[in-house]
Amino acid sequence: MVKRIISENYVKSRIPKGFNLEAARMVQRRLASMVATTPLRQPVDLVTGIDVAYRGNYAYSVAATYSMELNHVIEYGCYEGEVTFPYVPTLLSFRELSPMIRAFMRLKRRPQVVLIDGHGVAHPYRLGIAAHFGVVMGLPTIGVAKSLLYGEVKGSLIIDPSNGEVIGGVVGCGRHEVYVSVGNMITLNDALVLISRLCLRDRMPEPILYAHTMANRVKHSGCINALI
DNA sequence: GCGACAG
DNA sequence: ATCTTGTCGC
Repeated sequence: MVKRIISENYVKSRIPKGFNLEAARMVQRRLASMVATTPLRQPVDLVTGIDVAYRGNYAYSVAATYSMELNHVIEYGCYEGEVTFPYVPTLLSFRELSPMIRAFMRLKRRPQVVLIDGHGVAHPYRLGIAAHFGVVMGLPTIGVAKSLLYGEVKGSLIIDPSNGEVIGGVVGCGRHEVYVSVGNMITLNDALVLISRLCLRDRMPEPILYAHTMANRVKHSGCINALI
């Protein structure tokens, strides 16, 4: 239904002076080749959602670990710091990956799956931030986005217009819909089922919803005050 | 030819 | 994403 092709000229006009876009694309292609679409190898209880909020040149990221058995968050991880790269479509991970990893690393417990606010392989170079995070951390990840960046929606699937491959799916989340794609170490079907189960409220699955709320709280009160 | 474009 | 008042609804 929707078809999109990213303009590389637009990307070039937005990247910082001196940034080697060709090298970045090579890195994305290489990491994309390391994405695994293998089934999960353990039952899922702990699911961490990560989101980032901004104010000026500062980023506030939160990792919220949700227990599917207990139906609530068991732990938060937080990070706040200056951002070093602008928002450029297709290069989101160069801006948000570091803040996300720093918040995630503050968690004491390790989840079975990580949910990222953004796309997984539904990306022109097959390396959206969820896939980037998954490959770098060596963990199962799923990309959950509120709008489409790349691909063509046919029914409830997202198709790569360049080769016809299935790169993601659409899941109803309350009144809205979210675009789901594999990040790493999970199958698309498992990803779609899991996200559906976690869409208890509107807009986003629970773990990301909590991360989003807390990221905004951190933006106003700081890491220490917000998480106590 | 211009514009599209995750957060 | 963020900048922002009032306003609608539970």
